[in-house]
Amino acid sequence: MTQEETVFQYIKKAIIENRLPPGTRLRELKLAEIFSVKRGLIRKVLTRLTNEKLVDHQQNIGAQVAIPSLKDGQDLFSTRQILEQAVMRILCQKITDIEVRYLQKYLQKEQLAYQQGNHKLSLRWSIDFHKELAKLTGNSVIEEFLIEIINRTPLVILSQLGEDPAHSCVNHEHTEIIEALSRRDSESAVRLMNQHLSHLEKMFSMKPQKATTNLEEVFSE
Amino acid sequence: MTQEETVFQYIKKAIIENRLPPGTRLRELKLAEIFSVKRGLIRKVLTRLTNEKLVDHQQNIGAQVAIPSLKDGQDLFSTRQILEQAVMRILCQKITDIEVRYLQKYLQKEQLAYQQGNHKLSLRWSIDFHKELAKLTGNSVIEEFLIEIINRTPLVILSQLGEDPAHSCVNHEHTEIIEALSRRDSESAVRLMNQHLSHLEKMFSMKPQKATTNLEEVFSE
DNA sequence: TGATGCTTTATTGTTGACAATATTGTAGGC
DNA sequence: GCCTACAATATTGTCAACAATAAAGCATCA
Repeated sequence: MTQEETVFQYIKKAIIENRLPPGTRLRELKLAEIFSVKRGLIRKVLTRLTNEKLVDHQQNIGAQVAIPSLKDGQDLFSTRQILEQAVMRILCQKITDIEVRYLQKYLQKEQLAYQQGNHKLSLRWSIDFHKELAKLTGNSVIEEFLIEIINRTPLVILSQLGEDPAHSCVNHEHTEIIEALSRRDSESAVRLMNQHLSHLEKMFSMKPQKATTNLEEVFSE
Repeated sequence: MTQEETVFQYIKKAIIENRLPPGTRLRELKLAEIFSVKRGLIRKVLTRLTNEKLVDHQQNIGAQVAIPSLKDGQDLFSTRQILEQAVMRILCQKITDIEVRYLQKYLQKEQLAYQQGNHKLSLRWSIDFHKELAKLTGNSVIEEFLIEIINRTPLVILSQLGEDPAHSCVNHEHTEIIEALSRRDSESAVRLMNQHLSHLEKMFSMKPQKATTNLEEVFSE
């Protein structure tokens, strides 16, 4: 992997896993020192992260971890629902038994981590589960867009709730989804996925508004 | 608009309108001369176009207009269908009469251009029609992704058919779609959009394989 | 002729120095 | 104290020179 790719993945992961909360200033020189790379490389990485809407960049001012608005979050969730529904339908058509077992392995890792109290790790597996579903469709465009959406989800949640709510997919819902997939029961799979995402969305929209308030939103009228 | 944005839009438009056919080499210095800008700016623009998959960039070799494969095209079309179906459902819920009339204006421009024999212009309005539908949903994420998909469509078609087929949406189908929308008839709107996209996809997959053949695809086994 | 290795040219990639801009700090007047 | 203006600092943006790489041209030999 190239140096640029390495740094890119590092920062991206840190944002997705909420170690860099929304609004964090990302200074080029500082990052360059931390990763022992030139500033130019950091610049390229920040541009890429900006394209994926994980970072917000303002001319002559700099970059910070993005703070998606409430509406951004709502739009993201409805689009995610549309695409993950479609994923369910596609998978019920074409998934193989081997792939079902492959998915179950993800589930086990997620469960194990949860039982061991490692919620961060559990969350990571849980996110990967959704990404794997997208990949198994075999449709590169769905994969591309859905993975981007999934990556934005933690930021969207954290920008509304102040603290990290250890947001996590409910594991037994993942289990039920896999069961529906293994029966190739398209209707159930879609229904279960919808329920599942509604739960996630509900957590996100119940807002004990965050401590560091989004000033733009407050004074938007 | 910034210089960078201007150049970006210029090149992007040229690709979408098939004035820069798939495979065209895009040399940094040459582009810099053409637009009277520094090479650095061209570099940034090419990076952005690469992110949108309109340009393909290879390390140390350079950039060329992307040549999407047959599978890329198929994946693009099925994803486009998923999203435009969803757009129809959303619009039937929330579109206003004013917005319906706004859409009709696009249609008229498209028709006028067609009758005047200006097929290029007609195609442009036709593409914009689909983009407007996406925008009217009010969902920024759908808009973002669907516009990107729509922009990739001409390349995908041209990469399969050798020559520019003056591919164009069938105008009366657009008319029917608007009529269904104005009746808020969700089922019809979805059905009509599906038919409409099938026609487009059919044209794309009937391949009198192009003259400059895609070598990778030929020898892919 | 055609294959091989070397040289030259064309093109992309990187970097450090500088310019432009924004932010912070300070002093003076009221 | 607090506002303003100005100076100092920090940060981002740009560029021209150079390095690295790939492509093209050319000569040599079988």
